Amino acid sequence: MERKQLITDNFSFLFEDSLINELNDIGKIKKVSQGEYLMDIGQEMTFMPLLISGAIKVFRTDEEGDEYILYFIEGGDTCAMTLNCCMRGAKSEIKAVAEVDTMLLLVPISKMEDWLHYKSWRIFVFGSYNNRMKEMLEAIDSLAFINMNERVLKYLKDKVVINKDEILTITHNIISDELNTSRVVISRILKKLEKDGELQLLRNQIKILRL
Amino acid sequence: MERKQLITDNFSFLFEDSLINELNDIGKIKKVSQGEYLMDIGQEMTFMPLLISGAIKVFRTDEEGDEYILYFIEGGDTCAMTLNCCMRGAKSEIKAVAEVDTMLLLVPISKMEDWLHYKSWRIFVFGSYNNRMKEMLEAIDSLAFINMNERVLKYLKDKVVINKDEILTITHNIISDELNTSRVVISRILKKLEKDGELQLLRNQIKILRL
DNA sequence: TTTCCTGTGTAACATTTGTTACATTATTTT
DNA sequence: AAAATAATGTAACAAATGTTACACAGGAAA
Repeated sequence: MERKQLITDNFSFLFEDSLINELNDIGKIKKVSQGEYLMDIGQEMTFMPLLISGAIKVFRTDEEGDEYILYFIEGGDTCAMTLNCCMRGAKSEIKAVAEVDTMLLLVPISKMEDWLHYKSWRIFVFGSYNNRMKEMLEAIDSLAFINMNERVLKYLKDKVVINKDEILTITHNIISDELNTSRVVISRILKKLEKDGELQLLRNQIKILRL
Repeated sequence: MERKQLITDNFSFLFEDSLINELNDIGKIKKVSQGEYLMDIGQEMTFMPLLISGAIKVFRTDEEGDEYILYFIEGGDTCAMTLNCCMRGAKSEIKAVAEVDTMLLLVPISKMEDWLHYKSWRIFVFGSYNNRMKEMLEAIDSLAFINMNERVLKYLKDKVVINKDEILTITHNIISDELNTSRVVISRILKKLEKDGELQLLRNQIKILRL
């Protein structure tokens, strides 16, 4: 059973056998291609996605279509829970997009509470919440305490880790969208970072030289 | 029993009787005066504070002493859990200060997990997490999407709600610290907001005219 | 009263970030 | 190949935010 094997391989170090079995019985596997939305904006969450492979990027968006990247959910993190709250507010929403081709295990929201009698599940759920918190605080650090230069560099370095490749295939335009600024600003900063020897610019690609 | 009464009055609409009794047996009441630190920076959290009365403001701080206000924990919210994570990171920390005279019920961290068999506790814990998330997202909105003018105004209006008084006793200097900018910038913006009829400036005080 | 300290107002200037406009180059489409 | 499109480079300027410097007013302390 390839499916059971996948679940076992990815979650056995986190969950006890009986919970793995429940995951196998109940969870649905979903594949999301790079760039695809994990969920539509404003949509009520009826499932929790556990990450099997790949990576998800999570944005904050406002009603005017502006967006700002919050964090990545990655394989190293192994798996995580998206916020099933927060999408109520009138003005802003959350957007989750596959950064690379990604495989998820979808579990109905109700199970989150049902499974709290498993110790490993409690650890997982609270650990996930805490990780999300930590990453949101990092996003706030970036915005409140550091300038654009450093912000761009941090963003690129994070991407390198997620993509496991020091050559990023990305355009200046995408960067400016994800950091909620303008393309010209990004081009200017990238040029400066190139002069400083931090990276090398190519068409559609950026090679990070220092990590 | 004044103590039991306090706990009952403030938490009976949240928790079942048996849990109220446990809170009464185990929790410790702590009073914090305005301006006092709820916890020292870098200190490991060994307790969860549940808010009985008053309000707490929570800051993100960096290693250079810069700070940025994240949110208030208030009475309307009734009570809440501080993040028992996040204070590990090398660079930034969390700071919690009493905005007004405040009374808390302190509960050992271990109880958070022990009490998950109470449905009302599960609702409370996850509700608190979700509220914290929502407020962090609002902080991110402020930083990523809106300008200083609006940020200052939002900050002041939030304070009015927390202090239940449209006259704020506060200096320009404190505002600039809490928003991580400079006093001159704040004075300039406040003057403009006064011209726009949003508020009235007095020495050590600001009267908010529109809510 | 005089002195000192704190809070506020404001000008002048610096820096950072954002905008507009346009040129150039690589890639894709026709 | 020619034309259209997408990505990048760059100058010139605009707006927002930050900094320095200093004046002045109100209240506290001497």
